[in-house]
Amino acid sequence: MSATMSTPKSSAETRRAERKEKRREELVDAALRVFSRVGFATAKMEDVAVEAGTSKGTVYLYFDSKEHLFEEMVKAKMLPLFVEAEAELAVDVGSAEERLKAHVKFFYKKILNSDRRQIMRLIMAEGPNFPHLAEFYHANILSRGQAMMTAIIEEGVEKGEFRALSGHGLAQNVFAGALLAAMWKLIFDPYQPLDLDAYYETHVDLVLNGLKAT
Amino acid sequence: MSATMSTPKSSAETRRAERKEKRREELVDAALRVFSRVGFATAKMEDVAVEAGTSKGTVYLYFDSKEHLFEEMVKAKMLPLFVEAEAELAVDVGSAEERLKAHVKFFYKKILNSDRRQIMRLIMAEGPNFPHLAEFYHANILSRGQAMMTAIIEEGVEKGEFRALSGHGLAQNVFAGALLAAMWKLIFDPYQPLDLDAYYETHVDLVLNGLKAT
Amino acid sequence: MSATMSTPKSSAETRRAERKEKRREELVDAALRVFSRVGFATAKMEDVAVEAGTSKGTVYLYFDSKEHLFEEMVKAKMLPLFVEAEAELAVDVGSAEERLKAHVKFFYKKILNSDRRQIMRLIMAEGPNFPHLAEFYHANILSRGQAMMTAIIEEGVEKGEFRALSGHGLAQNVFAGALLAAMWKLIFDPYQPLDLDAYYETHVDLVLNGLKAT
Amino acid sequence: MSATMSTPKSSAETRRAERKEKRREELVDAALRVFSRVGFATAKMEDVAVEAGTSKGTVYLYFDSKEHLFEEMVKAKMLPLFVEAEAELAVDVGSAEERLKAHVKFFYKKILNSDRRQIMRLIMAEGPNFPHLAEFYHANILSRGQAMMTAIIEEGVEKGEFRALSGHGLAQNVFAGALLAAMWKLIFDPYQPLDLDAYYETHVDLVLNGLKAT
DNA sequence: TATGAATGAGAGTTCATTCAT
DNA sequence: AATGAATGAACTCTCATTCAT
Repeated sequence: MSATMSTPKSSAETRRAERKEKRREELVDAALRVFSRVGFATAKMEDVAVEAGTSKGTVYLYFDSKEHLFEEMVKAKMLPLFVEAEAELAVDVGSAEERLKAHVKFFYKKILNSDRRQIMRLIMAEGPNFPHLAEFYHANILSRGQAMMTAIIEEGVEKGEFRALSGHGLAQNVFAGALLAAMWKLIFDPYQPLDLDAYYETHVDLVLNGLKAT
Repeated sequence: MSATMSTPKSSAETRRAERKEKRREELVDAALRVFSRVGFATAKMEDVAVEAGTSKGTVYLYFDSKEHLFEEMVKAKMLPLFVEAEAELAVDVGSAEERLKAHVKFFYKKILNSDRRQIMRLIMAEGPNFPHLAEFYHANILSRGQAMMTAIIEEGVEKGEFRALSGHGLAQNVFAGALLAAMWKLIFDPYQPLDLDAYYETHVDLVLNGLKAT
Repeated sequence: MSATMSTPKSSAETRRAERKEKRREELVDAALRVFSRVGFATAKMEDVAVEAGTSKGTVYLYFDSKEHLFEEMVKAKMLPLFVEAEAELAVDVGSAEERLKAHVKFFYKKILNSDRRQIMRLIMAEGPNFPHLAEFYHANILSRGQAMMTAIIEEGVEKGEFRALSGHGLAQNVFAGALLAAMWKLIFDPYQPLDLDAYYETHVDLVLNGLKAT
Repeated sequence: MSATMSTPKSSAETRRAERKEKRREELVDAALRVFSRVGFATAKMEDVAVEAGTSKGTVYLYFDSKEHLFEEMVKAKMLPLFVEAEAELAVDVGSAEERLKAHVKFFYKKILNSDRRQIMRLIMAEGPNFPHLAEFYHANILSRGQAMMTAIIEEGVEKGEFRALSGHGLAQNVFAGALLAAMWKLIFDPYQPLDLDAYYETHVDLVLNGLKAT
């Protein structure tokens, strides 16, 4: 901030750094599109480059290898979700039922209805070849989502809204319908279209009834 | 070709045909193992050959291409399921609840606890690259399973055991927990093990309670 | 040798094995030519293939990598030399002077006047990048050559033909003129041609005089 | 441009020119180190830049291409040698034997015991790919060294110190031991260390005895 | 029928060189 | 003068597929 010299220099540096960050994002977006289209192994680095409007060599200025690009893309696309989720959902008001609905709806809106459902599929597809990524995904996405859902269910049980079920895999079962919907939309929709809104109603209806104290 | 000659000849022919059928099965088994391990794109035809105890060239005597091998493998592994399923489950006795449980249990036993869960994953992974196969899978596996489950639910509703829920995606939601379990075992088990038996109890408990008339 | 079955089979196998060995030799020869022309780093595997009359992929059926090809080529070209050398030179007759001359002449004839002088240059050029190969070359070529020369000199000293010089590097110094000649022929000959025969005379004259007892 | 202005301006110009010359030297030094380490083809321009403490682009402000950098480096490192050599050795005193010893010793001291032995190796390695450089090296280094040595030998013959040998390649043979030592130190020293001082004694002893009149 | 040597298109990656800042 | 982001030609290595034996 010493007025004379640093401002112009750092403004030029800043511009360059911003441009670089923007490029990285463009590449990540392009990578998601290309990997979604054809899967990891079949995707060509050149396709990613073209999709991002650059050249092959440029991709390697930002990512060491195809593997790295894939992992970084998953991270870049999924991590911001929890900032949003925690902002939108952390409010501790309403019944457990309302909070559970809000969580599931958030999931449908932010993942099932967006590019991100492709990431779920890619994790299913490539997980075994990317143990490192599977571990990351479990640690940063799945267990956090699971923890949020588990907290809501326990709260519901305490408040007397929900029955006390045997716990193993309960949170997963609550979300399971959404995983199926994601896969169905991506793979079988042409043969038997799935109406996400109607499906959502069924999903929530079934699960809430299943949880409720009689 | 005259009648008198046909007996010995056809016995030789039979033996040859049997040998051929056996080879085909060995190749299909090998293909499942190899594709499961590394996915379609990464799998090498030579690996399949070695896994089956033959040589590269031989695989091409039985399957035109890698794509064909993959599709044939999925078909060969999944179709027999419905012969079994229809034999074991078609009996029209017991409550809808009992029949639903039997169906879900069959799914856990025959798919989740076997190599076949890998096929489910492969369909998720490769579906978009194999529309033909996705269509086949939907027509022959998914809609048939769906139909069986839908019939049971409708029966339960008629008998007054189950509530009448909004139908869109109901059968899928009933199975969804099983899809999630399959994927979890294959990908995240090392990081958070899933006990299939306990998970099954949760799954069925949640779903049946969700379905039941209050 | 059980007459009926094995002969035709093993003859087919033999033919195939022979063809394979021949291919390998063709590739080694081609590799020597190509590496000699442009050096290791600049050489293209495809050039080697074309030079050998095959295709790129074939080279990799015989050698794992460019590095392996290079190392195997050096070994294949240099090792047979010592079979020859030991056959031709091991005879324990004549004066030390005669034996020394025979050794040096063998070196000129078999290395300096053949493709093999290129290998010497390649070792100089690539040695630091191929420590494994440098070690091999030292162990199998240099120290064996050195040992033969040292034995002759010691014999000469015992017989009173030669003086007793300080030993460090003596064998190397006796050969050094030949190394220089090899390099010169390969690099500076266009600018100042070197007549190998005349050079040989000077080399031997200087060295023998240097060794002789006064 | 008027006389009055020129002093301050030319001092600024001078400083700039000096700075430029210094940069060039730093780049040449860096180039020698990098090329020595990995050879011409494997060396990266960026490595040279980093080694010199600048950036990739800067190298191109001083040298048109990698080839030019290499050639200029060889010239810059070898040419000054003859200024020194002529200063140190031109003195026409002493016996031919003493002068020959001085020359060989100079070679050991200034080349074998310094970075320059790497240049010798690089010329062996890359000569065929750089005919222009090989020619330069021959014209400016080799023939000048050869001329000096030849003069000494002829002087020794005239004085009756040395025999009259057949001349072809005599000067080269006198130096050859040093070439071998340079290569050995660079390549085989780890496997069989070479003591340069002891080797030098052997070299000179052998050669002088070889030359001496009996 | 079975084999495995041969092919060559194709993909990941590198790096000399350029050029806008 | 100096920088370093961008480019794209070029190269190594892989593997589905073919075919002579």
